[in-house]
Amino acid sequence: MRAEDCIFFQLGRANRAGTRFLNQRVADLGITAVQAMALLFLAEADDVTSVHFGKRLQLDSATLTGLLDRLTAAGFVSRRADPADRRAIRILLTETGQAKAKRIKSAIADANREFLAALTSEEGLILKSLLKKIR
Amino acid sequence: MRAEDCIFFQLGRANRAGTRFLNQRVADLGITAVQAMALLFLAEADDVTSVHFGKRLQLDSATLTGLLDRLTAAGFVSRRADPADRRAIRILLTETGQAKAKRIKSAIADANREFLAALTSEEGLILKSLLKKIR
DNA sequence: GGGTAATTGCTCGCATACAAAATATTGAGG
DNA sequence: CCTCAATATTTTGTATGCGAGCAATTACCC
Repeated sequence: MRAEDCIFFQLGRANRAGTRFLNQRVADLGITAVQAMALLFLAEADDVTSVHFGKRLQLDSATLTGLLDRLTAAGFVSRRADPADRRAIRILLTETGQAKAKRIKSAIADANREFLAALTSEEGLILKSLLKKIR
Repeated sequence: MRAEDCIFFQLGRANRAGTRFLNQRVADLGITAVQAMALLFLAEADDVTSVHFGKRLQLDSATLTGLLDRLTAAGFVSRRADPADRRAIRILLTETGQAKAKRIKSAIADANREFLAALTSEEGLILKSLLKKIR
């Protein structure tokens, strides 16, 4: 089997290309691609537990700690104690974060369109459904 | 646009799932998923310049330095001076690396098959061709 | 030939990403 | 009430991944 035909290599290469692309598009907003995705999630579902957040983003809890640290330091997010479970934290967008999320939303929508410009809209849907199957 | 429908998120999630899967499969060989891919490449095309290697793997030169450091320290790879260009280095598999590459080859082939088990073989080909289009 | 631009590989700094261990808290069973 | 396994988060250590900047070398142009 040739390395170029390996699904792991192809996924990695496509993901790096996508991350580079999105990073450029949100750089002027002062955030990274991963941070943009995280804020997009929070714009949809605010005040979630860290566990829920991690499951949705499919990120390790250790990775999440660092990500939340950076988003908190930037003033976009705040950690709040969960009144029902003192082990847990709840994650909220600050006002700054909410304003930023709006601009991120349109930036991501634009980036999506342009990144998939090489595909027909039908191919784009097929790609997304296949990616969903193997996650 | 919902975050789950964002191509960047889907690529990242699928890539993380693939990396986790392959990491588990090659852990008993004492290497990581990325290192396995790198050795698979070298098993096909040995004695290449660092630039050529990086272009094939689609990796930054800074990333490559660290990767080669670890593979060299593990005894799988050696750096050699290029006689024609004193700026360049050539990368070679050691004997240990060649033996390891054989076992990696079959491990990766197995992992490929199993990771794509949720798809039909036709769907697998479609996925690979679409991923190639957007890289 | 000489000067300048481009290339190569490196280091540094930062941001993911995860395994394993540490810490704190919860909840179920005795 | 007490114990203990399970859960939630953080810490620690290692491995990618890239941008920026560097020194050495090479290529190119006049």
